[in-house]
Amino acid sequence: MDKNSLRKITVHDVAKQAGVSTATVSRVINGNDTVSPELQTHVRDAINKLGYRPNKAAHHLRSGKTNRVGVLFADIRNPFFTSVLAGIENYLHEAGYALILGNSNEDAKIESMQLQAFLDEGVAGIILSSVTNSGENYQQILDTGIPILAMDRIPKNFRVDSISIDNARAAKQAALHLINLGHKRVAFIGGPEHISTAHLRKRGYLEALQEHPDIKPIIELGDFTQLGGYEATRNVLAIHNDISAFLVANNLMTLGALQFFNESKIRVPDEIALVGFDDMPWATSLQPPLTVVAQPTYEMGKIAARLLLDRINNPNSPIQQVTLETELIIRESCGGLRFA
Amino acid sequence: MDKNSLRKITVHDVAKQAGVSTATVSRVINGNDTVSPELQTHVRDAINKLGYRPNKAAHHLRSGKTNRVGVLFADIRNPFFTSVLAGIENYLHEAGYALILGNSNEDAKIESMQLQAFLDEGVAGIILSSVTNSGENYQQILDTGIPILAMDRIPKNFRVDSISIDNARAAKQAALHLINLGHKRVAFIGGPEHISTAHLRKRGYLEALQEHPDIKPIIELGDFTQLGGYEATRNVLAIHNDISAFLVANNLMTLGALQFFNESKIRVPDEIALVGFDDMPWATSLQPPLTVVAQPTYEMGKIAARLLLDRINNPNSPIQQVTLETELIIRESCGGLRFA
DNA sequence: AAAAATCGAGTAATCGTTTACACTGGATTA
DNA sequence: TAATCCAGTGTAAACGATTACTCGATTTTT
Repeated sequence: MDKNSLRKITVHDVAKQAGVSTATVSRVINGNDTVSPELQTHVRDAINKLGYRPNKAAHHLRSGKTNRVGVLFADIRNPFFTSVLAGIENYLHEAGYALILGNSNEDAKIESMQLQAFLDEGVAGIILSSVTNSGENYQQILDTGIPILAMDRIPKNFRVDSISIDNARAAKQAALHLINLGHKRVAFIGGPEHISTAHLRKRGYLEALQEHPDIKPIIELGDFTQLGGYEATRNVLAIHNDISAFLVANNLMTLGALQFFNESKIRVPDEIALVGFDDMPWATSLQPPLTVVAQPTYEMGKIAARLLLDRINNPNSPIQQVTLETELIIRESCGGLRFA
Repeated sequence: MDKNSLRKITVHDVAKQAGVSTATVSRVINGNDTVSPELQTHVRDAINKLGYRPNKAAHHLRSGKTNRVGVLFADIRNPFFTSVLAGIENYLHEAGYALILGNSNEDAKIESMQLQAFLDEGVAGIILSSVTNSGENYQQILDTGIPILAMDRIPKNFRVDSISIDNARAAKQAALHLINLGHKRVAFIGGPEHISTAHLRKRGYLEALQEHPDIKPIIELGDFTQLGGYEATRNVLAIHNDISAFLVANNLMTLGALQFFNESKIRVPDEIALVGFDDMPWATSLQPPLTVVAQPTYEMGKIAARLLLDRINNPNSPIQQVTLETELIIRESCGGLRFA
């Protein structure tokens, strides 16, 4: 627009244009100091006229503050995380924050490298779906003063803000649903014990069985992947050929179980009833439509971002641990009442 | 480790420790100048001993360079993009780059705000799955000297590096598959015309029909969402009750079509044959397993990142437009040969 | 053997902000 | 009324790196 629009416009150009000092310009931009209303207008006019955009690197260097948040997932390919990520992205973007994404790929070593990279980038906070189950592993980060929000998977001894679902209750509810339909042989396909969600879902399953002492637990642990679910299902059925219902503790393993049923010509729900975790897009497209424990994934992402930003803006407020309720969506993969 | 590990360690501390000037330290770190081998060792020892980590903000401010890449998708919730994203993340992380993620949500206004935000963050390059179909919209960014890589969706008149699949050929191949099985009434569920992939897939469908003049095109356009696929399928069948095969141009719409078939008790493949796009995790878990046009999504992400980094490191090399082949994976959703 | 080029390293300016400190003049207080 | 305070603004010193420039010591060229 101007003749010298080639050179980057700086705070000095704005100051000259508005007839004030750079200090005043800075104060107007950051809005934290007292500048007379008329000068404010002058400065803002100058900013608009010149199309000035503050240099973030300089701002960061001098003030030590950024509008960047690091988000580290254990497996970004899992559609569950994707939906959460969308919620996070939406909230952060609207709040004017940039999202730096990392994927630890279920690997503790990569996780710690990624966290270090976040520090190098100068993030103002971190949203973490952690690989390990011990809060001690993250103490070093917290000591730098950068807040962490634990999401979905909550390590032990980790005194930070967190957002998760009530995993034990969700699994218990699903197991009871199967039991109440008359199933006596209900198998549970779980996940790795070091993942808190997997651990709690197994506990929920066991709690349900405690209320029904005639039903014995049958547990097989997979690795939360589709193939893992396939193999775990196969293993269970190889040993126990009288199973009539499966509760599968995550979305991809549920797909694996279904794949095994299809390949083995086992009909759902006639021969086997099935409850999965997560209400994914494909749940209603399956035949039969899948009964699932639905997690509010998008909401979870939004709340995660909100909690972290609250913490950033208010470092000394009390810690918040938010637990969201799940919903058991009953479709057709469990069929109707069974009679022994 | 040291007693004064409280204060941030800077290049000055390293210089003092190694008995050299800050200039020398900088040269060693950036490896672009000649420093004698012995001094290099001294400096590196000092860096390790002090646990020095360069301040990226200062580096950025002074040198104007960063190791950040912006990735802007039109819909991060689509599992297709998720898989691509995983490939990008993997490559970037290994190359020492940070990934800034944005989601334009199919909205041109948000897209341009996100691009501006990327510029503010000082990204070294941008990977873009664009919302609009005109390269002119992005000229302003290119003029700043920051390279863009066009991914999946390639706008017209956009002379930049790009990575995509051969959409027309893929759709043609899928349509011919159905025709060769004996189908005479093959409907196409397409996507919004302004999206290049949607446009090209429709073209491929039409090309296939040109080779078979007895088969008339039946086209309905959805919006690339699950609901859109559901409605488009319903609309087609409401008008043409003699359709025997569907080719659906993206993954979520395929789920929508399946949902409609299930609800309407239309059996696949007995009554309707179906080919979808993208080999998603659920494809093998459906009953029947889905015949699909498989795109190498993860690879696509890796190549996207590689091309962009190549461009960043070599701004004047010739433009590369990479096209990947797809694979038609034949499962059971098309059944066998039909007889008229 | 003198002049020129090269090499390795240091000094200090610089990137574009924020902010500690200083200053001015009017309002408040004693 | 003199002393004090305060609101509003400016001056200039940071923040922590990179790099243009400089300079002596070698090496190469003529």
